Amino acid sequence: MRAGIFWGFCSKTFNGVIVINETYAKILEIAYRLFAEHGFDKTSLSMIAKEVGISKPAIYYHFPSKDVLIDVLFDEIAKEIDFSKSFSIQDYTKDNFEAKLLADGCRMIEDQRQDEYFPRILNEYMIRGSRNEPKYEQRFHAVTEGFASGFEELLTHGAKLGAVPDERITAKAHMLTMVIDNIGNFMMIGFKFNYEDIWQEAVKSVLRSEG
Amino acid sequence: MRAGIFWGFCSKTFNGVIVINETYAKILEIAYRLFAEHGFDKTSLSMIAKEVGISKPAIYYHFPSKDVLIDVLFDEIAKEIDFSKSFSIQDYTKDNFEAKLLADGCRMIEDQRQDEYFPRILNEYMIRGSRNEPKYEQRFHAVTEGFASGFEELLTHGAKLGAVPDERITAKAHMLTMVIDNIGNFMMIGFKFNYEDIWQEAVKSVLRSEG
DNA sequence: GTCTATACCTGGATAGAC
DNA sequence: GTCTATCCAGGTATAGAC
Repeated sequence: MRAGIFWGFCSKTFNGVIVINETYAKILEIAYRLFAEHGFDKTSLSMIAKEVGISKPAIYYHFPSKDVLIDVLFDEIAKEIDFSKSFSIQDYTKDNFEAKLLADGCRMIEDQRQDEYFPRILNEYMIRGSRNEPKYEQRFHAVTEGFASGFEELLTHGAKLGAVPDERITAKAHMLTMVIDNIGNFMMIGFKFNYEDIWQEAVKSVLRSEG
Repeated sequence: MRAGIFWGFCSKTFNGVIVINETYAKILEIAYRLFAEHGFDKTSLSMIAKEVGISKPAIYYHFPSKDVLIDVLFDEIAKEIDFSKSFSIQDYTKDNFEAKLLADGCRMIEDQRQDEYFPRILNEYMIRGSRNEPKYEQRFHAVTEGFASGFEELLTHGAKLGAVPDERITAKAHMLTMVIDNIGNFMMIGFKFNYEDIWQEAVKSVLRSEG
């Protein structure tokens, strides 16, 4: 569960005492869920205020505008997505490579199953980014690029170990990126595919040598 | 270009003469572009009316509501997406299997490159479908399911021909579906990947046998 | 920090003339 | 078939009291 991811951000230290701004965090928390459920446009500040248990104008004390709220939320979310959190390259050896790549992917799939809001809100930001809002486009690029280059690094590492055939590493890395990324989307729209099987297929395919 | 895809729908025959309802078609045409560019919510009927060159209430003569307009548009678009239009199974032989699968996918990628609006608006409908609007969810499922089962049929056919190893056909078909589907998304957000290479990698991987 | 009240705008949709 | 005029709901955001 990602239920408490916003608490860290809003804590500050006064005279050595950690003070947590509860309302600020709660707004982000509720907004996260409502934005994911209904989208940015169809989620009004009234809805957020209502669920937080405050009045609409009270939100404006914490955030100067709805756009800024959306913006701050993205910064928090983007921190959560990191290739190295799911795949730690240094733990991969020649012997465990296939099994570990499979297991790490499956764990990521399971994480996505646990939090249905995550791919939804990510998609909202993706759309925003793609509609000439360079601010989000850039950051979104960075996130996905992190996975693409992460897989490339991992496969290069695997090639050095002799666990991965040293051919077309970039294309293979990008294929893995597209598969793991789309699993979230397909879950979102409710497809009951066997995602672990699909991931296994993808993993095997990059480890098989040209035939 | 898909510039004329709405003309067929709105033509009717009177006394043997084909009459085309120009405004009706023009509204769909403009709406298609604006919805893709700005999303359903941020595209108002005023914007559409302005670009069509009529007043806002005039739209209501042709469509009872904005929702119905969105609805009708989907019916038109859904007709365009069909696995068999991109991959015609009967033309696949043992000898041409790999080359043809590669070529058909590349043609589809090229089509997507030509019409940037298509993946955008498709994404809009996907979101709609995933937000408890069972109407769209069902139809969207049908579209994607068509590709999944299409690839499965194609690979089964390939296995009979001896061009594809007869293992894990379903997982392989689903992997191809997810790769080809996500290429549109990645193009949408502006990634300059070498999609033909990625597709080639996916194709090769399903044709390689275990080991 | 949070409230009530309110300003201001823009959305979808309708009435009725032409 | 298309218009002008209008309605009303709901949005973001602000003023000012507490």
